[in-house]
Amino acid sequence: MSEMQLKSALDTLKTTGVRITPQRHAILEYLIESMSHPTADEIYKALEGKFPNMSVATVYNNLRVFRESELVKELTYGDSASRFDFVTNKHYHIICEGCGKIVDFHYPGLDEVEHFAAHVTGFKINSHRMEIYGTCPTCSEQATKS
Amino acid sequence: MSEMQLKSALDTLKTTGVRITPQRHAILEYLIESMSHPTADEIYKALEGKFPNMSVATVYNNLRVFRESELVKELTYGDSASRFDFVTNKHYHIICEGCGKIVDFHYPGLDEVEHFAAHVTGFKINSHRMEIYGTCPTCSEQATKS
DNA sequence: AAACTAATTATAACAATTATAAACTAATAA
DNA sequence: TTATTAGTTTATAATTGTTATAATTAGTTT
Repeated sequence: MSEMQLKSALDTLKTTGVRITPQRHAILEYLIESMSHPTADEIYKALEGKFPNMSVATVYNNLRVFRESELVKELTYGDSASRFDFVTNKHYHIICEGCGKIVDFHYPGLDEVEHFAAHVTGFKINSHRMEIYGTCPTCSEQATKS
Repeated sequence: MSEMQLKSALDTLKTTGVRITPQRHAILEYLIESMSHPTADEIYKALEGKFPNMSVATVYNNLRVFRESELVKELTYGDSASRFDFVTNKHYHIICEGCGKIVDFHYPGLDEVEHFAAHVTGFKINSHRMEIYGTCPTCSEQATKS
């Protein structure tokens, strides 16, 4: 099924006239198959076996391309590096403050909050962002041990 | 009333054994009275009249101190600089993608989302963050004109 | 193949933030 | 009072994530 996701992502690129290079293919593949929310640097390191002289700029460039094609979302998490999330279906993130792990969870969109905000502020709404912070089971356990 | 906020903030610092320096006083005062969500640099520039040789590091240091005392919240907004929000009562932010303006709006806390997330992920919840992105009335107007 | 466009690379630049070390301040103790 | 100590500020250097630039390479179109 992840192959389907990759295929459909490549289709999206093709139809919008974006050239599919080996690097782009590999970055997309990694984003989908790793099932994680890697930073640009993690992607770079993960692929340096396959592409020994790929530049970091290539990773950043292509993540921007993917973001503009709405294939990935950029998550700015605190003061550290951005993380990139392959867009599948709508979901939110819960982030462990102990180890930084990000876990997806599904929840019906917060449309009523958007409407409320539009009403009281007069803004035209584009999107929203919501994240929950806490401690994952593993880190909770370690805390009780010590 | 903003004086009360300042007084209570200074009390919080005093009771936790944090020394109240003129710089800290001024930064807090600015955060409260400006009613905005300034970046570290904006604070720095706003106070360079009063403290001609204050260092940027001082601003950052003290914002960290305040954050650790839970007097301010750090808002990481996209790829640009962090903004700092004096914590009063619970509110959310709506951010204009045109001009970067941040407007507060009040909405009952999203407790049910937190509970749901805790249930499906097994995390212990600490907090959440929610922001809405859109276009403010001023920027909307300009867009229709052009 | 020639010409053109897009992508990659290597590297430099940049901006936000943090770390370091020296100088200074303020509170407390002798 | 002076000495001591810990905390703070300053100035500056270093770091980190990211973007810009220019040259090279690859791919596409005619």
